[in-house]
Amino acid sequence: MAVPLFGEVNQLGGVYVNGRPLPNEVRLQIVELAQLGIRPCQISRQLRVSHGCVSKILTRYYETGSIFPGAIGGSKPRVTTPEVVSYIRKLKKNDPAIFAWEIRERLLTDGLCDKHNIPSVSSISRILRNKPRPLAVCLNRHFFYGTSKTSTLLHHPLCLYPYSSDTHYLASNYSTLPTKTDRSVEIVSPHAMSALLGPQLSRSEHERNIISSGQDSYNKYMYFNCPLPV
DNA sequence: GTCGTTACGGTTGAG
DNA sequence: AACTCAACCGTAACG
Repeated sequence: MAVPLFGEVNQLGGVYVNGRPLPNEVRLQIVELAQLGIRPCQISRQLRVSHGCVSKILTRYYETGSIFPGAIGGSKPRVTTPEVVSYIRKLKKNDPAIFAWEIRERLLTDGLCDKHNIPSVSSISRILRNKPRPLAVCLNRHFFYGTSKTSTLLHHPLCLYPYSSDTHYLASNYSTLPTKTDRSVEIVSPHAMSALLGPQLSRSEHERNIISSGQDSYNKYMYFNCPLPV
């Protein structure tokens, strides 16, 4: 079982880090014990996790099917979704003289946005000013550096996330599908992801390509050597 | 004794 | 580059 390298001790003698999610291993244990029919109060005592926390994790699991914590930090979901951004660029390409406020009106009349999610004129201007970013950069690269900045990134076994601009990819030891509520991850369709990454490797192929492994205070990671897609 | 709920002090990260 | 602030965290305590 993963033991945090730092933290405080709760009334039950368990170690926790204030403000940070419990380790994924502990979250998984809570769910597994519950599935064996162990009562939440006993899980709480056995794993030395407060019953409020056990209750919350199990409730979340029953509602969403995920053992993972929610996305911490960041801002509200962007109104400038990839679809909206590409539409803005398309309008500008077709009519280079078009004004940002005209684009804004087109987004409404063409049905891409409504009054609740329409980007501001300044947002549209910024989009037109900025270069298009490669998809990979939108993914949360902080995952690799922080001591515990892991909670906002979810993983799918078939998805390897490009790391910076070098040739390394990473897969975590726990996997789940990214959800629409996970604001730190660009939602990518399987088709788009395979187009981005090229052919997926099998698990054993990945294992042969492990170049290093690491861990922070909670989780273990494995770094894979894969060719970058072009 | 059990467990749902919430105030609290804390961390995080996109904008 | 530093800052903001709304999202989330687990604990402790209440009922």
